[in-house]
Amino acid sequence: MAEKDVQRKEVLRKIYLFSGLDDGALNDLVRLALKRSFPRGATIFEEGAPAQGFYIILAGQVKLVKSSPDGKEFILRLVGPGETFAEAAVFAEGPYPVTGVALEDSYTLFFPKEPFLRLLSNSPPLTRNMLATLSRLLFHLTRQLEDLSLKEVSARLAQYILEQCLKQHGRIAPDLTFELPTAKTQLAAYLGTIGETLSRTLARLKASGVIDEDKGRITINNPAILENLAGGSKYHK
Amino acid sequence: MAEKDVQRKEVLRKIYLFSGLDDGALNDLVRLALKRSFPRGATIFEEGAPAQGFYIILAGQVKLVKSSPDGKEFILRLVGPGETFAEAAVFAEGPYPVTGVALEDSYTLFFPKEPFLRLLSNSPPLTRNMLATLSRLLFHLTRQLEDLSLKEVSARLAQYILEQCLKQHGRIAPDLTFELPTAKTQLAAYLGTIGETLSRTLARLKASGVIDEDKGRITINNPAILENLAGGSKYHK
DNA sequence: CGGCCTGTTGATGCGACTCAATTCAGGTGG
DNA sequence: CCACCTGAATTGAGTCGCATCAACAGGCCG
Repeated sequence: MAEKDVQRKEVLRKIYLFSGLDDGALNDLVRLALKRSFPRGATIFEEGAPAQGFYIILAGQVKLVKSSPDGKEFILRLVGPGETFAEAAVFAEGPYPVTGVALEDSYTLFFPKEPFLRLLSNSPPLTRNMLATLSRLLFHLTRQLEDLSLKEVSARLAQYILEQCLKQHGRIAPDLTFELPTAKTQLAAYLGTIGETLSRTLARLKASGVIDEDKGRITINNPAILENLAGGSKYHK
Repeated sequence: MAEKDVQRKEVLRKIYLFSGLDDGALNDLVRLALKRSFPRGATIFEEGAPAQGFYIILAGQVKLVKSSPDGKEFILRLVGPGETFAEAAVFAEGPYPVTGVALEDSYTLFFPKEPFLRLLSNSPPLTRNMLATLSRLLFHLTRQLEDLSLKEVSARLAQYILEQCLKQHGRIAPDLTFELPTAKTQLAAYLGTIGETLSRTLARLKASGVIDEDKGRITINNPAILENLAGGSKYHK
């Protein structure tokens, strides 16, 4: 086996979808994977195009978006290194339901649909992982729906800040600081709003002293108030 | 095998999740299933409670809701006879992410988690069906997210009307008529709005002559305009 | 240096929620 | 059989959140 394939196998081993797989299965996966690279701004697949497989991000960042006729867009997921996307497209016949766009120069592995399905039918552990992955996605979308319909922008932003802090530091505490993983306009689309509103909402959080922010670097001053805000409901009483 | 079980097997055979299964697998499923009935208004499971299994509706109607602290609620799915719900709860560890409430007196079959998982690992066809079911759910939630973030209430309502017409008549054409499957307040929560707004929006559709409506019975007069409306985007240019 | 993209800030308008009053249907009890 | 109650649906007036439009500042690159 080529040196490169051995490396690639180690990469796959760390990915949730492939965790706990034996060497044989990983080798099969490595043989299946096609390397695909995309420059910043490139469209990886278009909503409505026939679904041919799914991807793993090795490096870079990808957004999955729905866009409306008048140019507004909503970001369903922001996907980073080690994460998979378009998994569900493998099982539902029909086209991709969203568009995938590289936000940075991105390097991915692509798994074509049919061979992957064959592999899946021979690997119960991989199947279990896939079921768990889809369930997590459902959970995530459920949360987004809840937030979008029941919470206002400030609550969604507060929640996002807490989530990012947790993701990057493993905990939430005063004076922790982190970088926003994406441009503010993209973040706005992810939160279901637009740049101007995000800017204002962020400014209000800063003015109230709950957080500090400078060029995309956030510092949490008062986690308690943030958590209170995040739970807050729309059109409060 | 008891007469009742034979009947129940025939019921299961018609359900998407169990389609294409052989007799043995269906027998196993029948042995697993527990009959559970709920009066109108009863809570079937609560968000946050440990997930113990999933359900099939034999008769009645169930809503899956997220509710906010101040009492507003958002309906993620309205589930009717022959449909399954809480499937994903079987794979993601952790509690139910939503609350299930019977909107009418409802009769269900309940499949407990662990035994079903064992059965699943011995039935590749059932596994494939489950993957497809979860993918469809993902697709559905994706659509809801898109609508909620990019479309206004009138567009969501127009789309819902077209969907219901298609579901009940198999086609969309002028002068087709159908019953709303649920009370208007519930429909409003499903569309991500409230009763008053739904009432007004419906009134405007009636006034413009696109549809007629009387006590929950809808008549479509002009499908073309409805479809145009349904595609329309929020805050139109 | 001049364009371009991203982000910020202000003024304005529209959609949708809130609150409140009214009507109507269905179910209950005297 | 009718008075009563409760919950659902409708309608009006008022407010609020957020999108739109527009102007402008800063950073990056050709």
